[in-house]
Amino acid sequence: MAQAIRLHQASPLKASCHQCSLSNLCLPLAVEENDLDRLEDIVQQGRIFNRGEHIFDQSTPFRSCFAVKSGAIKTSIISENGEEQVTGFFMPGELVGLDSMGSKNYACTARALERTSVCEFPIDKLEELTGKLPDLQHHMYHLMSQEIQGSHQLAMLLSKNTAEERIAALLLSLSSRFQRRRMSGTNFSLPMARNDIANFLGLAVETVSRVFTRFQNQGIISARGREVELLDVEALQTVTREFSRQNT
Amino acid sequence: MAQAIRLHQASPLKASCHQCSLSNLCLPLAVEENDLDRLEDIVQQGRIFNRGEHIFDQSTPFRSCFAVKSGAIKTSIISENGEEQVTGFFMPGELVGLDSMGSKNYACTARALERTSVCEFPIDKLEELTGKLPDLQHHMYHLMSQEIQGSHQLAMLLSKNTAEERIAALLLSLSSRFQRRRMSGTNFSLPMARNDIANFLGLAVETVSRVFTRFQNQGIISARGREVELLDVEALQTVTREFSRQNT
DNA sequence: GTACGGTTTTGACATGCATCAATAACGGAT
DNA sequence: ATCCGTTATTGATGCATGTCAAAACCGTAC
Repeated sequence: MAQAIRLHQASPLKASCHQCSLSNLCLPLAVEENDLDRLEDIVQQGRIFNRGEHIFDQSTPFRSCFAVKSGAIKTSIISENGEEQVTGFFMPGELVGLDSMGSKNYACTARALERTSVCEFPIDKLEELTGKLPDLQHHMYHLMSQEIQGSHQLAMLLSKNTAEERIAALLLSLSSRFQRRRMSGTNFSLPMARNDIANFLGLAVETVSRVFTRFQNQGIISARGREVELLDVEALQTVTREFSRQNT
Repeated sequence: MAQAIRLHQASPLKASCHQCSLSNLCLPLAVEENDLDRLEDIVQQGRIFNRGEHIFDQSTPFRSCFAVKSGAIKTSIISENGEEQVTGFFMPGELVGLDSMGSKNYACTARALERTSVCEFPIDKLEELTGKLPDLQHHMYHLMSQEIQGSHQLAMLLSKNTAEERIAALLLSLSSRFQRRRMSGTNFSLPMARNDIANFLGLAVETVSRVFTRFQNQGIISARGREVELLDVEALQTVTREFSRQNT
């Protein structure tokens, strides 16, 4: 009874996972319809962040994970000497903060790349809930392991692939992530600056720029500023595999 | 009563976490003395693997995580084109397989670098147990997030640091991991070949070799084959920070 | 002890990308 | 619309590290 009432009187601060269009990507993905209320109970409808604003900062107390609702986020770590390394880009439906799970402080800094809204999952409540919902726990393990795998793939990209291969791989990754959200996988606008791409891929900005124009001259993509169109997806896929060819 | 009996009648196949010298590094670290039996109940005393033998293979069904008891393990991923990327080295007390948690198949291949013994944690039982022991669940989150962080650090190393800096960082990492086990942090034998180091750090074998001799000529280390002595730890730490200096 | 395959070291050379420098395009504020 | 700071592009040059090649070393098996 009480639950039924709460269901219809959702406070304005409470998110409604039931109605969220991202429920098939985000945490609700792993939660039974019946248990969805329990997830809604702990989630906090987050603030809106403007471009450049910090969602959280490295070395401050770790309190919450955040799901991107709209917009985009970049995470980065700063080494002792002040060097920044972009560690990831997060799009709607993706969970930010997993690299801090089980730690006292945030392991990285998260910044909004554009106007961005998020849902907030307080970590103590989330851990408690995953202890009760085995499927949710399993999903958390899955998400975290995927982040490990992604990071390993990045390491491989950085250590073995050329500038062209790295950029082709990033474009394809973004493409498939747009597609998951039922958006065009060939025509989208990059949420991040060339600088962020360069930093993420371990390249100089100038190199990123040069590769973009080279791809454009080859008719593989068409780009003006952040607007990108993938004209020849197959060619891009070939580029990422190019590396192997030479070694055969 | 039954528990007391079981305690003293440990089957030969069952590991004794109670008596393990690594219990302050491994999973028991996060488990109350009282609950240690429950961990022992699910752990399987693993096989011994000879150098080069596979503990598990990428893309085969994910069944267990493994804790290194003695010896050392390397994990690597193979891309579609057959390129190998070493993703990590695991020493006694460390847990292998976290990057596959929540997945159907192993995300990487694990090989013994030398004669190695392991403890095996079947994943279904481990997940069940972490649902019951919040501290253990928290610790699993912690371990996985640390693996994410480590991987991000590696990415940073690969994209921003010189060959010397990468190798200095690896030597220091190994040093501190030996020290945690109460072994000498300045005098140890590398468990892996130059080739593995090169692959892990995104370098050519020849470069690794050259840096080793350069360090040796500078009196920072002394190395003959896999035997290494760190003669000037401070100098090594300076090398890893060198990068920042120039940029100031 | 010797002989073999694999690993490590050393040298000479080539190259992809960083760096430096300058210009061009963009976007927000007035 | 205009201005100014930021971001992106384009060109010229240098260097760290990869690549190729060969020698030295090592452990292992016979």
